[in-house]
Amino acid sequence: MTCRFSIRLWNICIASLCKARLLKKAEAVIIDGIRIGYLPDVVTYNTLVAAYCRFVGVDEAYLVLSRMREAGVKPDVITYNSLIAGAARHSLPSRSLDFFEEMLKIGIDPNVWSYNTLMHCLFKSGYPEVAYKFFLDMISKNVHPSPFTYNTLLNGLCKSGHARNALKLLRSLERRGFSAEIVTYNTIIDGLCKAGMYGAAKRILTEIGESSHSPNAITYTTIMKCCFRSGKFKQGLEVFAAMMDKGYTSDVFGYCTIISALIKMGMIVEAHSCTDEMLKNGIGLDMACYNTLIYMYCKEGKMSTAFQVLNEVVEAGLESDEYTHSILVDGLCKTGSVDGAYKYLERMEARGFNSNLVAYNSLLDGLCKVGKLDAALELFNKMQVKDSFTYASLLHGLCKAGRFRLASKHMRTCLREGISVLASAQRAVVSGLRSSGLKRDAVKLRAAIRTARILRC
DNA sequence: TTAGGGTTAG
Repeated sequence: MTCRFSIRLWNICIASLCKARLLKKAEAVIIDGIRIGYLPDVVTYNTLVAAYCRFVGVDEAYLVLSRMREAGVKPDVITYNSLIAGAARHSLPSRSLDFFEEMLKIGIDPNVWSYNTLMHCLFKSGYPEVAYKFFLDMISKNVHPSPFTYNTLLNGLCKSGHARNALKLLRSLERRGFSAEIVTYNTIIDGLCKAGMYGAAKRILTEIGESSHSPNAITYTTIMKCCFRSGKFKQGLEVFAAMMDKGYTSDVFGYCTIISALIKMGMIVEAHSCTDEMLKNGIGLDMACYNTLIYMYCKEGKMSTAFQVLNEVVEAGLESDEYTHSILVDGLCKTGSVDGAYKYLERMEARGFNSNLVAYNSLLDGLCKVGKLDAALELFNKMQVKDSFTYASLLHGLCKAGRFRLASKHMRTCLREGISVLASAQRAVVSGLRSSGLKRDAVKLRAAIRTARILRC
């Protein structure tokens, strides 16, 4: 009895070390324990598997599973749930599925937690149909969905562009006795806002007021962001003030949202005050927040300070991401250093970073604006993915250089592929064709634009 | 294991 109690304490000690990310220390405690006769059990190994998944990687966690087997300890559903969650955290849907299948193969029955995690991973990775298939699978196997399952399903539907269906599903679930939680409400509000269904989002907010739940900081941040996204800056600021008045403490998400909006409104002084307040409140900065600060300095034209913040990112042990690079490339272009932006992107690519669409769009726009059209066209041809931003910059650049025939050709590509083009760019191409004597081309293009508009309706 | 934040065209 005493011995079992000691092993329990030993496992608690290992779990504490793992929680503090002290994995080597945890391993050393295990070795010391074995020396004095303690044998790691399934709890010990599961703790290690979860910690390796969280702080190291899925492959390393799987090696722990091999060690577990070698030691004659059988993995259980918790072991596999940790592995599935680890794969989900690293956005590895195929690994998640592999673990799920392996679990079935060795005779471990997945539980509701296994399904929830797998579904979340699949939704997050852009496989909503496969995720939904597993929802049906769990029902067919009599694994009862939990509120967590429904929240995951609703969130997955919203994130994959099916907010309307998510709302319908919520209503149907409510009719069958499901009681929405604050997570459910926040999920649906965010989905509806992102789909532009503001009226429906507002009705859900009213429902929260009528329910036994209270809005939390996430509700406020979601509403605030919704206001900013729809151009209602004043209302967004009011939501932030209301949140603070009600005694909620804003976290890094809230501050990030508000600072970014202030920068966009040109309220740099206020953005700085808000940043100071955030730092004074001891809010830990994450990469998204550092990106907002870098964005602030770029907008002020203080590129050297922006790069200083980038150094702080490295010192903080964080890794810059695609947002960082896009913001800096755009900042360099807008402060007149298009060459610097080009070189920066080249350096990033040499370091193995895959350039993203936004960074390329910013550079393309920068090149067009300084009249380096050939370089812009070279970049345009190199780009694998293009969107309405790409074409807007290119069309304006081509029109500015009087190359209306080429602009017209690209305009037609947009119409054919359903890429929306700014009305100003459309006008520039049509009037450019007309003024340069290509009247028939102008008429034809205008007709094509009208047809495309009708077909879209 | 579920909810919110950060970048580009005019």
